Amino acid sequence: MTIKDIAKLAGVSVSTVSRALNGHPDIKSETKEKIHRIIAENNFIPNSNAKNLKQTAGKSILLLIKGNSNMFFSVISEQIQKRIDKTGFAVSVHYLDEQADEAVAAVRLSREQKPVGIIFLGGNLKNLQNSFGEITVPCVLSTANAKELPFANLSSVSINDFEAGKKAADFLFDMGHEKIGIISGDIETSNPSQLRYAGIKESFMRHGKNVNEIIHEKSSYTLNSAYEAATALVQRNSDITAIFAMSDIMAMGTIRALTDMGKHVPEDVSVLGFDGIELSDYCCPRIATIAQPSQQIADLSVRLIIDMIEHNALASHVQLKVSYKSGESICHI
Amino acid sequence: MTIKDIAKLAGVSVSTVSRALNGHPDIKSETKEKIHRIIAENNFIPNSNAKNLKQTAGKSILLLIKGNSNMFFSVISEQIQKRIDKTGFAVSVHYLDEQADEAVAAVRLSREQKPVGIIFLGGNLKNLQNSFGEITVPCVLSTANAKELPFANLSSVSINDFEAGKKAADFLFDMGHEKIGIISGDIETSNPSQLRYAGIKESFMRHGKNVNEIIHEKSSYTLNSAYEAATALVQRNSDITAIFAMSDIMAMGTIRALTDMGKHVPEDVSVLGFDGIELSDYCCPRIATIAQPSQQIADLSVRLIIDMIEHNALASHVQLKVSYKSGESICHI
DNA sequence: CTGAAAGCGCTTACAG
DNA sequence: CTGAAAGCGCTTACAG
Repeated sequence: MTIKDIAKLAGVSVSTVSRALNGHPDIKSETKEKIHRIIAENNFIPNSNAKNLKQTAGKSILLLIKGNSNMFFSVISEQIQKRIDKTGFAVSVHYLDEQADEAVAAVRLSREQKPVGIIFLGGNLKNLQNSFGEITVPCVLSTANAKELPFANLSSVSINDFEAGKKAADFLFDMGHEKIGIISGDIETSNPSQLRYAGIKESFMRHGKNVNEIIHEKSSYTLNSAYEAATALVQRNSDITAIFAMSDIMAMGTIRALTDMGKHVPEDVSVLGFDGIELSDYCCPRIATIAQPSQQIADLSVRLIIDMIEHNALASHVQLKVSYKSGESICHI
Repeated sequence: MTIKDIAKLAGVSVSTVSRALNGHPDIKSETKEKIHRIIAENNFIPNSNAKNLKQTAGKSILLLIKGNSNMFFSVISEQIQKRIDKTGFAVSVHYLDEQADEAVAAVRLSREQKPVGIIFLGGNLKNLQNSFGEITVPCVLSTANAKELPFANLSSVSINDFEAGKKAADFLFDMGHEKIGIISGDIETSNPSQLRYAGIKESFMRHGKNVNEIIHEKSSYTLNSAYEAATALVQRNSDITAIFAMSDIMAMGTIRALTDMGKHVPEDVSVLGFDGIELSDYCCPRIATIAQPSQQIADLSVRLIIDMIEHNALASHVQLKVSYKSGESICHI
């Protein structure tokens, strides 16, 4: 069943069916209703390949999400979709692998779907650097800062990862901890991890510590990787009294590792997480964490892209503040 | 940049470029290499709208995943993709909302992408009942039993939810518990929840209990809904000694609720989960659970669909057994 | 092994 | 307000 069949059934031309389908203004409401009735009766769904192939400009905003099991992204993505819905634009959501090149994917989808804008939820600055150039529609990078990238159509919304890392370490020092361990992401490849680590260093320096002696273990952003990293870290440094993990998931793995080593959290070792996902509130103990303002990130991402699409607003780069969210995994020393 | 530009650059016709692109056999390897070189040099990516529109049959298997924050599905989906990769077919993954109609989505995608087969990860029998008829390629429903559905091209792989529910309750009775509470999914709308609950009833009957008095609270498959359900359940039945939650996520919410009410798990109340997701192993206490054989589900789903695609195998309906996975959230009374 | 031509199912000026 | 015709970027018989 194609638009042609519908046209025949309705006794009109395909052009008219197309008009009805796309809410074109100049069509008699009578005709329009009849066509819609026939479409409904036949459960007709237009072929989006043909539509996209021909259409010079679509009406939807692309949402590219990197990593489909990232709980922090799920929350933001949901919020972004709700907010876009309210603007009247359609949303087209695509999940990419953690390792995928989001810029290459964006170029392809851009040509195929002709979106009016793209929001990247998560993204690697290097990938964008390499391939973003071909994209001409307004875009927003959520969760990383694109200020240094030379693209006039790319805004960004992110937290200040340097300040956030510094805040985390400062907080643990303020609680009286001196022997602090860090479970970090891969500092070589992950931009936020790198910045947070730099912030941690800054805090250590200001507290009179030797930066080269920071107790630190690298981990991927998963439960079992963090579990192993924490185990190794504590085995080598049994006098540690606090650990900062760069995500709540890592913090959860860390707490389980500590528990398995006979250490009580927080009495023996305090644990501080990062992100502020819902899950951290259901752990035992509840995880104290540096919370990202996910609502604000979603809100601003949508606002920026709409401003660019509708009012030709210039690209801008917003950095948001994190906040400390208390929990049961931390105590004074 | 289109196939036409590539043709011009290579000094051949578009037909020849298309042949190179699709690994067609009758093309001089020299020509083929030249075309591929030019494609690579120009970062050319063919437009899949045009490809899908024209192509009479694609080469990929569609994987439709219902619910994008379902941790149990993530694991299976990953496995399915790996296994399909090995067969040489391509995979096209699509995430659907929990509330979306997967059958309608499948009909649309079927027409647009012309897949050789479809795997449904999660799905509602009613939706399939209503709209699956239009689909003609081999399909597998993973995670629910399609035996009663009248479709010759639809296989299914699922656990025996009735037996699983019975096993869960039996297990708690065997541990000496008499006052057992149930945190269930919505029995009206969720097929597995309904079957598991029927199994629980069977177990209660066999243990001489009055089935109408089963202590039972409905919940959605989320942390906070389970938290509330467990709180209500315990408030009304403070003498309860064990709770069976129909998912590990629900079990986690339940444990947190119990803890907040001053009950120790498992000393005061034992908690049994369901699914066997990785997360349950990182909770404190580790959650004892009825584990679904996710590897087997993935394995069989792919094997069944390949058999149907390549050897015209008839549809079959496999039911797998669950297994008990021990944890720290359960003890004898 | 290669090319010219038709056509997939839509949208979009253009004409009326 | 409506229709006829061109064309989006590919694939696929058909012919050579």
